[in-house]
Amino acid sequence: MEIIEQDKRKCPTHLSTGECKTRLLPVKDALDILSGKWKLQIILSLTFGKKRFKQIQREIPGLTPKMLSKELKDLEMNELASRHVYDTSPVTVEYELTTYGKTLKPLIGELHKWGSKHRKRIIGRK
Amino acid sequence: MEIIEQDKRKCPTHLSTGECKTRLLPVKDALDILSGKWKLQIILSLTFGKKRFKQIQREIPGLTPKMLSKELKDLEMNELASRHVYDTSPVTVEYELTTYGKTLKPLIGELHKWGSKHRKRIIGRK
DNA sequence: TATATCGGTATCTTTTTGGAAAGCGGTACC
DNA sequence: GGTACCGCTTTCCAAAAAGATACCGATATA
Repeated sequence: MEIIEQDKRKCPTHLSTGECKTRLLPVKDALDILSGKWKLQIILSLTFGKKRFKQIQREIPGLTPKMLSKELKDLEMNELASRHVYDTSPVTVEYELTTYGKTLKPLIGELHKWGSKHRKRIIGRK
Repeated sequence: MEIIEQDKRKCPTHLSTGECKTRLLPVKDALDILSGKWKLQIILSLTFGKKRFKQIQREIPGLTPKMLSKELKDLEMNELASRHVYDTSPVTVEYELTTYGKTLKPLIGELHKWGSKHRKRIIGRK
């Protein structure tokens, strides 16, 4: 999921390498951040404020600690969420969206708009 | 990949079922249409005009007929692309984005905008 | 007759992704 | 001493996505 890895993606031959990089890769970057089984729900959960690890897990049924841990690390690596450890007992760990992470909101909003129309169109057609 | 299947997705408990449906599912619908290894490249290829099957395949190195066939069917099912068969020999089959399919462009544009900034941010930080 | 093209399909294998279960160090509570 | 909670990690496994390869009927070309 690292951005460097993604540079290995091949480009269509009808696009010059440079064109492909600038046209395709950024879109894939954005998609990678949002797609996957849990990412969206975790981000959505964090838009309602700081959350502790177990708290997120409880809010999202079926989410295992392994997956949550992995997704939160992804979010951290991409500077979209931050992790704060408090020296209590038992230890308290809080996650929250960074200011930067909140810039995802309008993007998700656009996906939502398109997706809603699509949903109506496809469901309405049967 | 069918929209009906997606209704089986579970909702976070802190959202009522209705809220979850209207908040989350449409976003997932949009993401499903764009994510995957080849979708974006195929859509991009079609934004340059009608294309024949083999033509698309040649433009996108590594793309097997099985995957191309599957993705084109997906696009058709979602009314994003149309398929035209011409009675020539050998048979000619052309695919093109529908008018509706072209509504994806601004959405992809938004993903591109966010992704470009992200790319600069993450690459620039090393 | 042999070979190639088009638009695929069918079968099998590999890779990627996600899930289930257990466990760990630290603390707290009974 | 036993059990429970927090925030994870580890290991092993199943399901899903994608790749490799071969093949098909119809037609054209050498």
